[in-house]
Amino acid sequence: MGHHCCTKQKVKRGLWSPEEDEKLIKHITNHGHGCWSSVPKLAGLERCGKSCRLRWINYLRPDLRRGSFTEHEERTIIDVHRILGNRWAQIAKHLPGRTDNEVKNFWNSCIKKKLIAQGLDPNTHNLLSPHQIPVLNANNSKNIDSTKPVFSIINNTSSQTKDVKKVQPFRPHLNANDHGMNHNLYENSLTHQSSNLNYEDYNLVLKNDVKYDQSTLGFSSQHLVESTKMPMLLPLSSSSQPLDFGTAMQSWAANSDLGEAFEPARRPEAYQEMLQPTMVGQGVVAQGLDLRGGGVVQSQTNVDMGSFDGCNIDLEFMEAALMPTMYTNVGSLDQLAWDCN
DNA sequence: AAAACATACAACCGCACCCGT
DNA sequence: TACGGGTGCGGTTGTATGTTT
Repeated sequence: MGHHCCTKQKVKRGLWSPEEDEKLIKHITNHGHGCWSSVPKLAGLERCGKSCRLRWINYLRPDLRRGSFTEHEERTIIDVHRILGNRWAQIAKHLPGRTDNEVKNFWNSCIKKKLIAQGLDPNTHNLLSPHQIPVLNANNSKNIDSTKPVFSIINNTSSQTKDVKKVQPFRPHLNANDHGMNHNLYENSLTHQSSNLNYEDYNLVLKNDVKYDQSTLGFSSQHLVESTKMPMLLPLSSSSQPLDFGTAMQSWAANSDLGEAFEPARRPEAYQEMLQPTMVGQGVVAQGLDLRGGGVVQSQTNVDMGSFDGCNIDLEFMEAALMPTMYTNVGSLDQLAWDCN
């Protein structure tokens, strides 16, 4: 069955021969493609217009960049995919000379598997839940103590620790000093306070609860605070409505200049201030630096800490939102969002 | 050496959207 | 407004090639 546009004609399918390629190139070079449905006839091809278009766009176009993807391109794909999902055509626009088909194939054949092997859901870029994690090859697990949970939730009231995640550590393939940041690896346990958070709890979450283990190159929330831009660094909001944590995170991720590393060592006072949220009703006022402007935020975005209850806080989202700082090579997500609209 | 299996990628298919009639 | 042609896009399939057994 051919395409509806060419059912009337006898069309050839399957791989293109060099002769067919030559005919198509010659025709388009001399006359342009015009209306694709008329190309086969004019070019002397027994193909449908759709097939000609695809062949030209994906393979014959002179401005195509052939060859394997560079690490830089790979990072760009991951970055943009995180924001856009499977919008291959949009993603390909960020990679000059690459086609949507090429990007899609590369994703499916390579990147997807890498992310899964790293314990990340390739669709959401979040950590996979235990049942989603494939039986990882034994070779890869020798450095990993699978009996040790990577994540746990501490129930404040009972002080019991409930294991909720057991994932392979995420291992970004970047060099440690990419983008001027110290990209260590996720490996260490992240613990997170859950229900009945009060100010102290929240502070504890930020300051003390999560540990960074240099010896194992652990990557913890504390380190995230220091090396990237914690969701505390929210864009200024004119809204008096408290945002739920997820919304706040999204807002933060969409407005942060992710290409710039935060350096607490240079601004210790501001850094301290960043870690001092105050309560407003049920919300916590996010207070700290406006990294885009480089100044201390005077007004704040309310973060509804109620959404921490039952640990509905999306730690996965938080990590996903932070991830661009590891991979990013787009100037900012703002820019990206504009590019894609 | 050959069969089985895995991988990469080219190509196809169906759907949605746009635009002119 | 409805319809049909053209186009673009994302998912899926098919096939060539490489690797393992």
